[in-house]
Amino acid sequence: MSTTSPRVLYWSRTDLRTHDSPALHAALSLQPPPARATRGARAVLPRLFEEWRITHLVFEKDTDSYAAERDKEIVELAKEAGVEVVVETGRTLWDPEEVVKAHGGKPTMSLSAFMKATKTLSDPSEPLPVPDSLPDPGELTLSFENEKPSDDYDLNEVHRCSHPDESYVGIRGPKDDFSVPTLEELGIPEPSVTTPHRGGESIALKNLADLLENKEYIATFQKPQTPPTAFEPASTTLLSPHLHFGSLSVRKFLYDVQRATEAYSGPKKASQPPTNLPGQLYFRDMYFAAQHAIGPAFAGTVGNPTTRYIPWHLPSSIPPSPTTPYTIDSPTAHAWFLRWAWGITGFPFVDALMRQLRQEGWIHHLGRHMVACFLTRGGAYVDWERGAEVFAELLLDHEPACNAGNWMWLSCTAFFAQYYRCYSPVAFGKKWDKSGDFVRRYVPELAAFPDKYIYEPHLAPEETQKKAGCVVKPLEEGILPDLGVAHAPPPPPGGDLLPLKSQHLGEKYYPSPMFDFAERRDFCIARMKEAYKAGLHGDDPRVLDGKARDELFGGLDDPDSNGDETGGGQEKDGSTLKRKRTSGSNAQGNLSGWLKKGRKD
DNA sequence: CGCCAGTTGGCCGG
DNA sequence: CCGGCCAACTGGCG
Ligand SMILES: Cc1cc2nc3c(=O)[nH]c(=O)nc-3n(C[C@H](O)[C@H](O)[C@H](O)COP(=O)(O)OP(=O)(O)OC[C@H]3O[C@@H](n4cnc5c(N)ncnc54)[C@H](O)[C@@H]3O)c2cc1C
Repeated sequence: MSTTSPRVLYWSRTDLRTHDSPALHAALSLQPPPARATRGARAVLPRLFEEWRITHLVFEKDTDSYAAERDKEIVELAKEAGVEVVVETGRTLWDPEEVVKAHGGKPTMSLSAFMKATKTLSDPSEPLPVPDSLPDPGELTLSFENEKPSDDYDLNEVHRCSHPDESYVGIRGPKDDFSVPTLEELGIPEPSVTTPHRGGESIALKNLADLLENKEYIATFQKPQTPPTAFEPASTTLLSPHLHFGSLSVRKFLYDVQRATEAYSGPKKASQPPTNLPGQLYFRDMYFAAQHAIGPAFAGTVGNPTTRYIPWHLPSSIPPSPTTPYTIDSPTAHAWFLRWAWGITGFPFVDALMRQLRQEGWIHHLGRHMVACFLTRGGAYVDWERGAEVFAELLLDHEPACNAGNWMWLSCTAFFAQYYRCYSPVAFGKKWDKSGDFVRRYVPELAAFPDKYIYEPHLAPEETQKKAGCVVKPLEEGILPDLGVAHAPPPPPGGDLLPLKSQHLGEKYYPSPMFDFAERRDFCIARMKEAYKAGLHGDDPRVLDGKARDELFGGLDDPDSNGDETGGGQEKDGSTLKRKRTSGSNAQGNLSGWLKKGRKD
């Protein structure tokens, strides 16, 4: 091999994007990684540069904060090794950096502003053709090995049947040919895979091609009119996981859709942004650009100038703390949060959506609206960051910018402000699915209930409940502590939570509603109004030092002071929202435990 | 400052 | 199935 011909290392990455969590960064500041990395990209790449006499390193630009920080280090290491670095943008239609520049350095907070900014930029480039062949890399000797992972940081522990140490496959992979290991080779047995959705480029391209066959569907797509209750098939493209993992190019998606739309000659009018399919891709880009303008603070409230401060229940600790990620100001609200996360709220539509999310890793956009509104401004009044953490763990398409951005939208803390428009778990479900097929599919214990009661089974007469084979009664004590953390990966550790079974007689039951929805909605809207009046944002000094809550919002109603049914431990907490130094989820195993297990590169 | 548009609410009356 | 009301928010722009 000649020393003058280039030796190019293409670094293909799939990051664990949960690493953008502020709590993780707090954890790392307490326990910094060793100055000289012993494993991961920081350790392996410099050695490969040397051993393979690399002249160029090529990778795709990533603007998420975890990746951006790491990539900065890698670029430094490459420079030291005399390796030239080539970085290309490919994850989004436009480079977030350029969009922000075109928008005067400000975050893009509305789609119209985003579209105006991108008008001044050149169109996204056409997707590139698939290469006919790849150069032969020659013999790839390897005189070193990645240090084996310790089990301190194993996100997948609950899924594994062997110690990560045993299943670790090394840099060359299990077949010694640098190929990607299978799940089995990683020590994860197939039955733990509960989702019907499958990854990979072949599947992504086939799914896109199938959708493009129906030109009318593509050309007239109107997002707000697509039912969130459709399943097999879903009413939207379900291509989001492929965009996330890179198994589908967002530029190919855009240009193929545009071509199919031009080719459509039917009677209907083509839809326009923001509701058409390109509009959906613009929203995605808009969140990436907004995130880029704000930086790591985009993942939460503290330090985020564009997001409103609201004195939610279960607020993130200030400063971020790995051992106490959030404060349990109200045990009742904590019980609501756990019940939401595991799909046992007693509101069938919410529960069906949360169970679909946990089992399959994807729910429709309007389903996400329903459950996000319900957890935050339209029901439980819980911090949107708690919801975002659960989504981050359960979504196949988890994308930090889109997740945080949409949670801010739904909680009316940024992007959207009409907090008096509130989703009802009964009315919104009925609007799309009168007979409740979606609920019957994902909450099968209710399958035999008559249509009339499918969204409110607790209103069914006892006789009807018995006939349907499932009684409705308050959630029994003692279930919540067994659930683990709310964002634990599926399936529940210890097996079958659902359907709930009465501890006494072992009979199947469905829980009655965890609160009076109308009462909670009115409560939330009133509180949102107050918080809007106070007008604090995430960068306010009173938010940064953690005093805003007590100083401005003390002496407010607390769910623990009335007799709401929770199914969790009821604990009188006084009438003020005092910050209690209870650990975020100590009783259930906590975020720090999860983080300790989650670190890998 | 005032105006207007903003993907996707619920409810009641016709 | 549609339209108006509810009570009223923001960002972006002139
Ligand atoms: C609380 C909440 C959290 C969310 N978290 C994520 C997330 O982590 N990752 C994610 O990709 N989307 C997220 N979304 C946005 C949206 O729900 C999903 O992108 C969409 O449901 C994916 O399904 P689809 O591919 O069938 O979408 P389609 O309707 O077919 O749209 C095509 C593509 O456009 C993009 N897109 C569509 N809507 C949005 C949107 N509102 N924001 C950003 N991109 C969008 C997606 O990449 C999607 O694949 C979230 C929405 C909410 C309300």
